[in-house]
Amino acid sequence: MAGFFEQVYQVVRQVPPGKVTSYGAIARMLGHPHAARTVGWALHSLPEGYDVPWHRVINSQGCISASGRESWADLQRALLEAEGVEFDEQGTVDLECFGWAGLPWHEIEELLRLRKSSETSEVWMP
DNA sequence: ACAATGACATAAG
DNA sequence: GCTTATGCCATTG
Repeated sequence: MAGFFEQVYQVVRQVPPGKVTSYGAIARMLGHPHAARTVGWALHSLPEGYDVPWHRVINSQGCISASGRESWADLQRALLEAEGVEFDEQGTVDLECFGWAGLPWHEIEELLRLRKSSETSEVWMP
């Protein structure tokens, strides 16, 4: 059950310290460009016992969303600041600098046990 | 199987 | 820049 969730956790676990990524990016890595909501939900339902750096995952706007859960946003900001990520006055992170470029596709393949390699020319912009 | 939900994404006002 | 509206996907009741 929740196979997608596990994949999400796997990817999030690969996020290096001091970097942040977005739900959409993760969804795209998993091959579901529009499953960002499910990704967010996966982290929301994150079971304790998974050492997943959920605090390194934010929305594409670079800001923390906690829909009513201000505690999370506050904690998340603290954790990220502790890792060297700087926040804007609006609580937004500069994805240009701290945004995780994502794993090289082959790394993702290993994580996901690959499926087909015909994706080819994906965008790994410099 | 259907309806409802959710830490989103994107476009429009 | 911030708020509102619509779409998408997987999980749960």
